[in-house]
Amino acid sequence: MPSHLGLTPIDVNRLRTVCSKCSLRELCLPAGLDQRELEAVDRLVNRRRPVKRGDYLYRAGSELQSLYAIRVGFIKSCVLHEDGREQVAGFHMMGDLLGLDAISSNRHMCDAIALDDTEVCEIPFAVLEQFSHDIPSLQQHFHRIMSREIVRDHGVMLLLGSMRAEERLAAFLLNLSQRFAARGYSPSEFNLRMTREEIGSYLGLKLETISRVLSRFHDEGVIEVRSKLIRIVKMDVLRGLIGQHACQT
Amino acid sequence: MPSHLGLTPIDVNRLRTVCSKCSLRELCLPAGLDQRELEAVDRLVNRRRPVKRGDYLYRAGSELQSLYAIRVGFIKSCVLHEDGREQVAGFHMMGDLLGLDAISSNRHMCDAIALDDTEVCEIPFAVLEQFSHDIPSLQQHFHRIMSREIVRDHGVMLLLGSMRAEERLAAFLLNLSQRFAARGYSPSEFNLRMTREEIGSYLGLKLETISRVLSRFHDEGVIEVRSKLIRIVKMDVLRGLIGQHACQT
DNA sequence: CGTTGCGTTGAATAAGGTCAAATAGAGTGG
DNA sequence: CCACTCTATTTGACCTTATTCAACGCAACG
Repeated sequence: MPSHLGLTPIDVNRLRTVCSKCSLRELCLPAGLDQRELEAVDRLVNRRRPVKRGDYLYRAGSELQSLYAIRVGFIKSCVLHEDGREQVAGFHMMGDLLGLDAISSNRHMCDAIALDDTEVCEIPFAVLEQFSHDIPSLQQHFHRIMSREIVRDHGVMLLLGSMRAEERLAAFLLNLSQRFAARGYSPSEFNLRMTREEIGSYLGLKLETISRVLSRFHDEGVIEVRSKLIRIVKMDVLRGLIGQHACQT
Repeated sequence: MPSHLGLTPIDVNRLRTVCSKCSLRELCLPAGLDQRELEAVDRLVNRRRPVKRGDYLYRAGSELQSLYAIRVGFIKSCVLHEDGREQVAGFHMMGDLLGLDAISSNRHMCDAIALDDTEVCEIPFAVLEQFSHDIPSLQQHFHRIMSREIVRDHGVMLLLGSMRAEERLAAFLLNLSQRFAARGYSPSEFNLRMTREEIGSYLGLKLETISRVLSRFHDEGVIEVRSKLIRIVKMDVLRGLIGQHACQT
């Protein structure tokens, strides 16, 4: 535990940075909470929990205790099939809320693994249900977040079900770009935290295909790739790629 | 408001069959509601609404007014892409709750189209949020239902992302079988309400592929197909088909 | 009794997958 | 700091699978 470094009771305050002061507030919380409600939320969110790169935040099958909001870092969630097959169901970054799939059965239905050193805020689910009862706007917000997850999943289904490899990758890069932009980072230059294999798993393609398509984009001058570093050179071309080869159903 | 009955108190009762007496109750509602709560739920669910085969229950872009529970019939939901591409995101039958994807933005994000003459119960969403505030077990139930939808979508993503055609269709048939069984129908013999093209759209395959694979299953004696009527002859073989060709990732 | 929509089947084709080999990087221990 | 290892990535050649295109059958319906 690197946080307990000796005598000085110093940075407890910094460690226990509260939601009401968090820069990600507008990603996590509804707008228009009053002082009392903000304080309630501060009490709700238990503690920060660091997750080292490669470590599990939770495993499929484990009991639902808390939902997790990502503060910094990057997490993949993987759904599992009995036969050992596994697929990346999503890549999550700061401000994203994880664990929603566990509510139905009280057990996590997928693995959540840090792709990077990560810090999450732990939100005890029972307490969240309690609080969202007392704070209507929190309840609404929570419903919206769950619904947004459903919409997101539908988007992935559309991608997996009806796009060709090139389109999938273009959509993937544009999605990352947007999400980085929404968080104040460059929309055109970012580091992939995941391997080609993980991208492939997410997009329903093999890692070789990912590599090939990235190379092709590179050759066409649409993006620059240096291993994990991606720079989108022609955003509009990338956008144009989606829907190009639409099946004329 | 059909509940405020005028002169003839005739079949209002039949029309306005209440949740508390509905045979699908355990699919829609949490267990253990007391008398008062059941009455509240009866007030919550507005009215029955018939949707003829081929008609829209709602369209993408329309404002969220209500969620819909299917009483009888069959509905497909289709997600749309700007480029006109469209994909079936799910097939829904009695007891299923529709419209969850609209909560995030207050607008429906997909089309819902009846594949069969259908009757739905309309649940005004604003009232549902109100009631679920007053009835904790209803709130929990609603959360579980949303979460279950997320889990379901993850399952479809796994299917689309990592199964071959044969496996997809086997999984599809088994899923239908299970769901019919859960509703008291035969798990081994049922009518497909959707066309081959719709199945294909849902499974990320072309209609010809669906037809071919069905024929192959038929030739192998695993199922019997007479146009839309399916009889599963060897359930275990069908189960065994899934995971057979799993990629050794 | 033709029309229309749905389903089946075959042959050719293209898109990705598989296998294999070479290379590049990151992390580790001397 | 360098050599060494291990993993990730790239690339090529070949192969499998599903798509595409096209023809035909069948049933419902006016």
